[in-house]
Amino acid sequence: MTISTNLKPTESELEILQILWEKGNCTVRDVHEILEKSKDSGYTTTLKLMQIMHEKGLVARDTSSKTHIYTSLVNQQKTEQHLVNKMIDNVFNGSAARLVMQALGNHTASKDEIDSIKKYLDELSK
Amino acid sequence: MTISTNLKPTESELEILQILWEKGNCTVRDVHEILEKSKDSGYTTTLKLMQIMHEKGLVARDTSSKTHIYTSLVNQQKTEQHLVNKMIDNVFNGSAARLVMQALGNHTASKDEIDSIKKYLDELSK
DNA sequence: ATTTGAATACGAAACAATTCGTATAAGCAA
DNA sequence: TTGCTTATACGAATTGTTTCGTATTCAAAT
Repeated sequence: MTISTNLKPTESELEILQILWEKGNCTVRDVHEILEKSKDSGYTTTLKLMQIMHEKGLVARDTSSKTHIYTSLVNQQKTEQHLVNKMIDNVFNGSAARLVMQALGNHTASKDEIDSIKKYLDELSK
Repeated sequence: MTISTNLKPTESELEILQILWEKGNCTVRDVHEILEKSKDSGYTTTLKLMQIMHEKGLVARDTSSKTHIYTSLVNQQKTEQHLVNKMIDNVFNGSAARLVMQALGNHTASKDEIDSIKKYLDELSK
């Protein structure tokens, strides 16, 4: 096992990371119960995924009791940033602005959201 | 072959679509010459990919002469929108605003970019 | 007509991601 | 202790993507 510099989790791995980011410490069953609300794969599938994530160094696990406890080892912020940057490069030819407009154009941000973005932009341009 | 409602092209397919979107009509060689600047796979790989994309209905091709001419069949705007929406849902828990801030936070948009986003937001909030 | 160069077709290997069946171990309750 | 339930381990099947080798076809030049 090598320490992960992997910021490109697979789709399934990302789903699991989301849960770990939100909940903190989880057993495989904890994760699986949330997962199965939105997809229908079996328990051992979730288990296997989390084992692989452990091999890759994406998560830590505490094996001191029979039921293992998993925690994310990768930083949420950094991972998100990496995914966004990749999308800006691959899909929007390097233009963050194009992505932003695309994001706001259809996904109908609320007025509050738009206001908070404006405030954010004012900060940025200082 | 079924008509494509596929808005989730693979990574390689997206690279090719980008080129087709920009250039319009292309031969396999046209596409391959651009691709090989940034990756090193062989000509027949590009050919095969474009053939598969044709089977999937992602591209049209004109086979009336020996050298086939390919064109994108999927809408750039819609594809981008789909990818962005997916990211908003999968990565940012449905918050477009979070994606936007993440996108602007690090990817250092220029002052011009920021201004044009502001203008865009003003339009939106009318 | 023959050769040559550039194109497509096709199958299959290589790789990666996901899924699950089955074996085995651990803890708990009777 | 014996059996039941719930874990993990592990291998392998399945599915999807990318890659390329080789065969074949076509057209233009000789």
